[in-house]
Amino acid sequence: MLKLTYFVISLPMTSLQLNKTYEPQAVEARWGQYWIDRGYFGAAADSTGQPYTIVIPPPNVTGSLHIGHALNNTLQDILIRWRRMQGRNTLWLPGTDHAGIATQNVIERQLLEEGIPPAQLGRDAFIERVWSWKQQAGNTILEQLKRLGASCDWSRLRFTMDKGLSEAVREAFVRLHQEGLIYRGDRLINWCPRCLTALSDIEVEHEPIRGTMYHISYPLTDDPCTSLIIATTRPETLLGDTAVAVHPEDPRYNQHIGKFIKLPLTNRAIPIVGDSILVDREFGTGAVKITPAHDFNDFEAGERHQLPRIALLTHQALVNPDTIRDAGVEPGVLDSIANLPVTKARPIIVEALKHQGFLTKVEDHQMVLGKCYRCKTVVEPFLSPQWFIKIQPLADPAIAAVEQGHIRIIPEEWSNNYLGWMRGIKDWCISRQIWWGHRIPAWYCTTCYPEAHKILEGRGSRLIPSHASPIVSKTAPTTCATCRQGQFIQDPDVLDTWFSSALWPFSTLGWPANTKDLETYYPTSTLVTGLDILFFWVARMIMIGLKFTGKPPFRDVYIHALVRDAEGKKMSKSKGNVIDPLTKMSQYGTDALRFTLASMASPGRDIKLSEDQIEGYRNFANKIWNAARFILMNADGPSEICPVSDRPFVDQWVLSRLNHVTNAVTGRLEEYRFDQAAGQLYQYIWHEYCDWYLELIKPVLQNGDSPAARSTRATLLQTFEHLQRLLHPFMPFLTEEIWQTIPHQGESLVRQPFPVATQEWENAKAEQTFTIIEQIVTTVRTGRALLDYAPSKSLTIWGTAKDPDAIAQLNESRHHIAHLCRGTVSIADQNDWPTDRILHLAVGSLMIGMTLEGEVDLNKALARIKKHTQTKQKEAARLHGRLASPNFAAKAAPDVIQESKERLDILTAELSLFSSSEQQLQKMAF
RNA sequence: GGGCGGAUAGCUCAGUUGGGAGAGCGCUGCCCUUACAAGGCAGAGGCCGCAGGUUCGAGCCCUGUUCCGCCUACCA
Repeated sequence: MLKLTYFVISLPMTSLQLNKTYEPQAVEARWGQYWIDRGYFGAAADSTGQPYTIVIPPPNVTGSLHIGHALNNTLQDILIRWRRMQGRNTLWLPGTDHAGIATQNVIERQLLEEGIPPAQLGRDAFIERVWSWKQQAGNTILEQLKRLGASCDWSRLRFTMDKGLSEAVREAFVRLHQEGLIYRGDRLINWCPRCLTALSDIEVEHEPIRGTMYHISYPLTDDPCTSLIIATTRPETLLGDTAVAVHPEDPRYNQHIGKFIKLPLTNRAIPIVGDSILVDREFGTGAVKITPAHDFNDFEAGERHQLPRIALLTHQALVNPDTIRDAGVEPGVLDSIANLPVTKARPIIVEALKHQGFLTKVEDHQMVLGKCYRCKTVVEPFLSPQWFIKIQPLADPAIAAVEQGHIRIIPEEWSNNYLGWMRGIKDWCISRQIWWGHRIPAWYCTTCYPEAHKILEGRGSRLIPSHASPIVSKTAPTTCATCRQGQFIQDPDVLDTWFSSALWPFSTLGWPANTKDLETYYPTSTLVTGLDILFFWVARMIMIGLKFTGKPPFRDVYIHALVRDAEGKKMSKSKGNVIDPLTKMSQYGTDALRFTLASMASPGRDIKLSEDQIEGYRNFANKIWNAARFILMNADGPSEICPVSDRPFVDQWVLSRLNHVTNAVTGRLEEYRFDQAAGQLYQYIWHEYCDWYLELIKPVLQNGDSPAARSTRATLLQTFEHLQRLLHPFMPFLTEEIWQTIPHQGESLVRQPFPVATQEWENAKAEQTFTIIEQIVTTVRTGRALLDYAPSKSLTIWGTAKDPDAIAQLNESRHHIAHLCRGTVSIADQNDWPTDRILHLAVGSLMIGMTLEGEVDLNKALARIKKHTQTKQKEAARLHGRLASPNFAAKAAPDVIQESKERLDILTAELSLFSSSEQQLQKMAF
């Protein structure tokens, strides 16, 4: 007994109506707040379902949403909404970053505009000022994220400087210090003379410039007639040279190792050393000056040879008269350059060298210059006491985690990038001489280190000698263990912003406390980020996460492309090439922008965004909108869900295809192929569902309450509801609006189950029959077009086939063909076809003819047919050649051979029909 | 200097293990066919950067090369 389940869907009473044109603003305003008010995005650690966690890459608290954020957060939202619908216990944790130097610069600029030098304001007042600015501007980006539809659990909003996270930072610092992984030392660091702070290696941008190479002669002390010629791009640093290096195996120079040379413009003699690491015999003259206080290589060479360091410049990159006097610089030279900026001192030194006959050659030289990533000022290597993290012990497990697959980087190509960087990693300079940030939890006893008194509040850490050993503690100490006194000054430096960011995946979940949240949601599932912060952030989260939790902070790292402008340049305000996502959202709708970004998120490739594309997807949204209107107009009637096998073939076909798309979308999302998932939806909804299904069922629906109409009405609503769920992660606002309007069960689409494929919807036969309809209809339409035969004019289609199954399929679909072709269909033996005014067309193994009424343009048709014939003949010839080749027969796979044969058969049949059409047309023409 | 990626239709790009060159936008023609003109139907347009190689067969694999982009780097 066949069990039939019948039930009638009734339309709900709804106040919602769909206007003729899709107006996104109204729709977005309605649902964005609705979702939040009802708490649909809230996560609870005790919920059922396998946890799925994403922590947001926290945007700068005072920032504004740019297109990169839009992409980044759209992708995260797609993942989270999808997983939420799948029934996972989802948490998307939102938050903002205090962004040390960036924010400090913003406030400093504001103050300068008001005519207040920041130094005059003082540290505490300055910080207060930043907090009040945060109060005022900090919500901007959060509101913008909400507008984008970001389904974060907004009740869990965190900030890198809030109480809990600040505590986590101090905890992490103290623990690392206890283990000897944080140290303070005199090192050469990248120094920005404008920001007056240290920068980490990756905060320095390199820019190629055309510089000058100066060749300078250094005479030997015991043989002034012999000189070593050294080449340098920074002649002024010669005043701080403490040795000259040559390669120990260089026969030109190695006899001089151990001798001394007289340093030009000074009264100093400096040694010649052999150093195979520093010196490349092939480059320049083969002799290198060593200036340990002003060059990173020289610093290391200085360590190897125990050379003194002479710092020539102040922290503002001015020539320091005190130190160069001590370095024995000739009084005349000294006076001429004292207190000058380094760039002004250089030509004076060059002139002096030239005057005294030391300058032997000047030539152009391509070189790179390091600049501050924030303010673009030329960075100076600067010798000062700073805090560092000893990175090697942290890097090794972080390398292993990726190598062993505990962390998956997607696309995989970036793994090598990551591993390469991690293997060559150097100690991380974490101290910054600014005010805004987490202040380093280290205190100096003013009794033990009277120098500490001299600290200029705020930016004076370089005045505290590196041998001073501070008390590192989560809270201010009360008594000095050495002298029993109780006067302390806290280290004025703050931590690199990325230090707190490195803790983000677990500090936001309550660490160091062992919370239920931490237990449930950590390690997080997926980190979605751009390549630009792979080293800044991702690598450090992995190192620090492994260190403190013993677990990798996330399972997958999905790295998306950078959004660039039409010329492929990085978008930036200064270049004026930004596409503002908020403007586009207002113009085309948030869903259109989201869908555009998802569609373009191909892996490994930068996105060049153009406005036309957004418009195209706006049209897609409008298409769906109008499909919804059509469905609502036609849903108003009796409908019955019956077993798939009992439904009309068009319903079987559309369900079979929907099944396929459902599988495909899910599969593509599993692989993070947002572009392909979006493409599947676009193609199916527009070009199968709307173009074919809705057109095919129009006559069926008009047929009142016939069984076919009832079933189709039910199928229509069923599939369309299914599609809204499938599309929801990509276009949340539009789908919610539509879903709320069509028959549905539940409060919101947000919490509906994500569709899964149904085996019984699979129907190969229906798909095959559809293909026949599609081909015939397209062929007849093409026939109409090439004859300039108006669509309104009627015609008769004649069809036959050798295969009885094909005839049966033709018969089954004749009404659909008649409807879509606007004509009548006759199935008859070819002998019974009329001989006059008939155009023969080929559709695979079917033979089709169309008879027309009235006048037609035959010449055009003849030309077109000739062209088609040529194309087909070419293809047939190629296939024929391939099949005739003995090598092909011997080596190609059997199915490939079979396919080629079948295709050639079809081509041959088509060609014969073409030739018959051509003859017919010629007959008609005369 | 090292590494990575790209070069396919006028534009922006897709092309999964090698077997009939695709999409969107733009363009041309026809059509307001009662969901949609932000639409429908049909169409034009491509030595897949260049040169070799492997293969019965290459947009796809290999080598070389040109141009563009990105990352990285201590060549004084």
